[in-house]
Amino acid sequence: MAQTRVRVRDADATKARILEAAKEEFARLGLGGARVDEIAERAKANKRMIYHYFGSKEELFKVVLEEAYIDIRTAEQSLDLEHLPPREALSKLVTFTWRYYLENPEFIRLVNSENLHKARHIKDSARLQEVSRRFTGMVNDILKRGEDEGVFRPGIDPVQLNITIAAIGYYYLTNRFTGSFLFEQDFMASEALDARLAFNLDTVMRLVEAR
Amino acid sequence: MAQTRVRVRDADATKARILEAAKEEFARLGLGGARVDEIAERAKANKRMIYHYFGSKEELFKVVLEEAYIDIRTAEQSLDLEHLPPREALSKLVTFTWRYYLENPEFIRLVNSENLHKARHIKDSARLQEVSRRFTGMVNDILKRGEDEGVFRPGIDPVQLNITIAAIGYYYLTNRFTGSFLFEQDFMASEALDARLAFNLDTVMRLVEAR
DNA sequence: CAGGTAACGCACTATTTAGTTACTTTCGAT
DNA sequence: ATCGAAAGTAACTAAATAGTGCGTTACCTG
Repeated sequence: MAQTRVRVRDADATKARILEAAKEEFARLGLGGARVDEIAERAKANKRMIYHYFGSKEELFKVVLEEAYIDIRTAEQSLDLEHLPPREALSKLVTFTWRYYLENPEFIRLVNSENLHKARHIKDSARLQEVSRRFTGMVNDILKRGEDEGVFRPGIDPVQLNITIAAIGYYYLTNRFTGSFLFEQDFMASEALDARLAFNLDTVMRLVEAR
Repeated sequence: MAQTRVRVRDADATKARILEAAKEEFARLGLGGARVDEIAERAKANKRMIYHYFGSKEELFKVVLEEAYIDIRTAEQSLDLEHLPPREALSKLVTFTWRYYLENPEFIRLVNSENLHKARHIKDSARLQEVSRRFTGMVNDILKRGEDEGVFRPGIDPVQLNITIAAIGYYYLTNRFTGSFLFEQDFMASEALDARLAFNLDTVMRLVEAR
């Protein structure tokens, strides 16, 4: 029976449960709407532990946000786009971005919440700035290769392109509730999702391709 | 002196002040973060009046939101796009949308807040559905005219196009705080704003034009 | 000009919420 | 085995906060 014994006290596990619960709660209700008591309950941890490990609600939010950004940028890096032909690399990036937003809906909501608060929680994270720089560099690389091969037109700003790739997926998903109602169609129906991805791929390709 | 007399009691004026203050407060902090006491104070009205005229915080939010949607759709209608050549009509719409978001930042924030709450406050507004339908029809009309004239390619979905036009402006502005920090440039600098509009016009035109 | 009604204000309540105080229990290094 | 530090708990506080009960005041109508 000794081997089935479960660790009763485990700081790392508790921290991880708190972070996971906090991510859900912050994503669901925003920083202002989230309740610390609720996070503690969902994490099956005592509220005191949240203050013990993270100091305050805002500090907890900071850690959740930073983790969320690191996660997406890490996933992007592992796409290995440098080793694909430019057109394929770009369409893979568009598809990845769309799928990531779709499969990790809390990411979008956390970013929205952070922007409602004017980005004050990430303002001192050099780490996030660093991973963003790498990301822009990657897109710039794809563009340059495409230009050299004559498949992309020259002079495309990688930051503008990044923003657009994110925008056309992000906006559709974050505003799907008002969108579904106002445009009288289910934005989350699987055909609708497929159609949106196809439209977005088309948009980006037409934007970059040399005529 | 009789003519300088100011109305001390004026239901309409008080209602209007409450709505204006509520719009600001809801936009600034979201539905959850907004404080009824603060709205009352900014409106120079007694909190009791908010409950007298609007019933509850959520009902007040509903009215604010509906007004905001009506405002943008009304402004769009007055662009008179039906009487412009297709290409001009479309680029005027892209430019208008961008400028409207820029000049009425509360609109974006209200829509974000409503989507955080899964659009439950507009769910029964047939009026909003009606104005949205008219809007889609207008875009569809432009596309059809362009197709007939041979300047636009056929088969473009007007709803997808609408979403994209909104997305590429909306995302840039709503996420300008995290964006400015992560990409290390001031998203609100006037050259940056001009560059974004130019990029967006380019994106939309390449998307619709026949080759 | 009387008096009813709508506009307005004050002060209160019941509840919720972030954060804390003071304690007990577990665990691993010696 | 034991003991000190880290992990964990329960019950509290002080401040906010949405919403109200009830009384007062201005304005319009007849």
